[in-house]
Amino acid sequence: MASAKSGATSGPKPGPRYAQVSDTLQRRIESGTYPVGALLPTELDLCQEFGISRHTVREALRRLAEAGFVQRRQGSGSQVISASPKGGYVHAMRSLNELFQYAADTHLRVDRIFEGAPPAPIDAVLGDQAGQNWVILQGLRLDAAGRQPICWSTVLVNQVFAGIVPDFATLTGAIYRLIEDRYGVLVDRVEQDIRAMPISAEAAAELGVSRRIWAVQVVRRYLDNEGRVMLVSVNDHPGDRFSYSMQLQKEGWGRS
Amino acid sequence: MASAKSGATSGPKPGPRYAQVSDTLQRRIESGTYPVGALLPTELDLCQEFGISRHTVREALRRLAEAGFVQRRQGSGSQVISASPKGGYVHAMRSLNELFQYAADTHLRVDRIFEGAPPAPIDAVLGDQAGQNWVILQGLRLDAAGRQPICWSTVLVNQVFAGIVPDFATLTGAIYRLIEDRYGVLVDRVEQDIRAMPISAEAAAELGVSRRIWAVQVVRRYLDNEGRVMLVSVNDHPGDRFSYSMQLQKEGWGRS
DNA sequence: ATTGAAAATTTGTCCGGACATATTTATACA
DNA sequence: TGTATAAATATGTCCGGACAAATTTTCAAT
Repeated sequence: MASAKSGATSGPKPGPRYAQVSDTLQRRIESGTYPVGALLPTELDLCQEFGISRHTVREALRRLAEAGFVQRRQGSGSQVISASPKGGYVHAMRSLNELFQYAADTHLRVDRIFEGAPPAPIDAVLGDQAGQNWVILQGLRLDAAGRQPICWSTVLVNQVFAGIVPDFATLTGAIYRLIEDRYGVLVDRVEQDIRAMPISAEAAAELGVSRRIWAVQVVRRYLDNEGRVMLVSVNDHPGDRFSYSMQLQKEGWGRS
Repeated sequence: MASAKSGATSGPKPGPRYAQVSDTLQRRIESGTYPVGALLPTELDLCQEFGISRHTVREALRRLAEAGFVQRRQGSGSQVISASPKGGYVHAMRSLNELFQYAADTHLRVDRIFEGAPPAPIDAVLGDQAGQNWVILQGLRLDAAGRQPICWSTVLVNQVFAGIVPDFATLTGAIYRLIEDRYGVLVDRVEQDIRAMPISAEAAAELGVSRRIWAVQVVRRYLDNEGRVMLVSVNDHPGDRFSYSMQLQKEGWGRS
C-alpha cells in the first residue's frame, strides 16, 4: 500500500494524514465499497490498514460523520448512512426578524383583543389548528415614523399563554418574544405560508387600499420543541407593496 | 477550584470533562470575562488551570469553535468572535427542487428562444443585471399529466452558456442542471424574490386566466461561486393558485 | 527609526497507552 | 428453547509526549 514515496511528480500527499484517510474512506463510500447500512471497519482495523494511530483514524471518522456519511455509535461501530455528502442549500437567518422582513422599528397597533374562535376566513386557512379557541389580537402594523401601514394582522395566541395579554400595552418587539420571555418556552420551528388572494373588505378598509388590489397573505405558525403551536399570525399585505427576498447558499462538503 | 469531590448531593459532574470545561469557558465568554476580540488563555494555560491534558482542552475549544464563539488560528491563539452562540434559524433544503416547490415531473414547454435584451417589464425587475443581453427562453411550465399551467416563465441564460441551447429539445430537468452538467460550474447561491403585481396581458393569455387576477412573480437568480449570474428566471404565477411554504428550524448550541 | 533575521510562542498533527461505557456475542442455567 | 449472566468487542474519554507549521515577539544590523 504505502508506496511511491520516491520523489515522483505525482504527489499523493495533499494535506494532513487524517484528511487523506477521510478522503479515501469517502471515495469508498461513494463508490459503494462500503454500502449504505453497512458498518465501516473498526478503528483498530483502519489503524492497521493505513498504518496510523487510532487518534488519526478517529479524526478522519469525525470528518465523515460531520459530512453526514456515517453515524458513530459507541460499542457498535460506524455505520454508513449516506453515499453522498449531506450537502444541500440553506437559507440561514440570525434571528426571526430576518424572516419577517420588516424593520424592527415597526410596531403593531392593536385594535381588538378577544378570546374565542377566529373569524371564518382566518379559521379556514389554519389547517390542523382550525376549530380551536385562541386569544386573538387584530391590528395594523405600522411604519415607525410615517403612517404607512405595512399589513393587517390577526394574531392567534395559544390560550396557555393568555397571561401575556396585559403586556400588550407596552408591546415593543414581536409577540413571540413576549411568550419566550415570560414562559421560558423557545420557538423551535416556524412554518410560513405565502398566498395571494382578493383582499378582504376589512383589510382593504384598514389598509386604505382599493379592493381591486390583491392581498398577499403570510401565515406564520410558531411551534415549540414539543410541536405545540404557540402562536399563529395571519398578515394581509397590500399586493402592490409586498416583496419577499431570500438567499440560499450551497452547503457542501467536498473531498479534502 | 477543583473541590466538593466528597459524596455531596450537588453533583457538579454532568458529562465528560471536556464538556464541563467548554461550558465554563462559554459562561465566561457570555459574561464578558473574555470579551469579544480578546484572546482566550493558551491551551497550556487552560491545561494548568483545569488540571487536564491538552487533548481535553482542545476538545473543549473545538466545541466553542463549532458553536461560533471562538476562532482558532495556528500560532496566534483562540480569539473570541461572539458572546452568544451562533444559533439562528435555518431553512434547509436537500436540493433546489424544494425551493421551486413544484413537482419534479413538471416540464417547461418552450415557446420562444431568442438572443438579446429582455422585454422591458422583465428588464425592469432585474436590478443589477438590467441592460445586459441574454439567451432568452419563454414558455409555459405545465403539469405532467393534465394541461394545468403552473406559471409563465421567462428564463435568461448568461451568454457564456449559450452552448446549452441545442439541448433544450430534450429538456427534462431544470435548466440550471443543464449548465452544471455541461460546463461544470455549480450553482453556489440562489436569490429569490417574490412579488405580487397586476398580471401582464401576455401572461394572462398564456395562462388562460382573467386579467382581474393578480400575478405572483417569482424571480430567481442563480450565481456561481464567483458571484457571476448564470441564469435568471422570472415566473408569473396566477395568484389564485400560488402558495409558497417554508419551514424554519432553530439551530442552537445550548450549554452541554 | 526601519528593516530583516532569529527566537519564542501557540496551535496543528500524530504517536503511544490506559481505562470507561455502550453494544454485541457467547455461555451457562433453567 | 428461552433467558439471564458473563465475556468479548467497539467506540468514548483522557492522559502523556513529540515534532511541525504559523504567528508573534525580540533583537541586531543598517
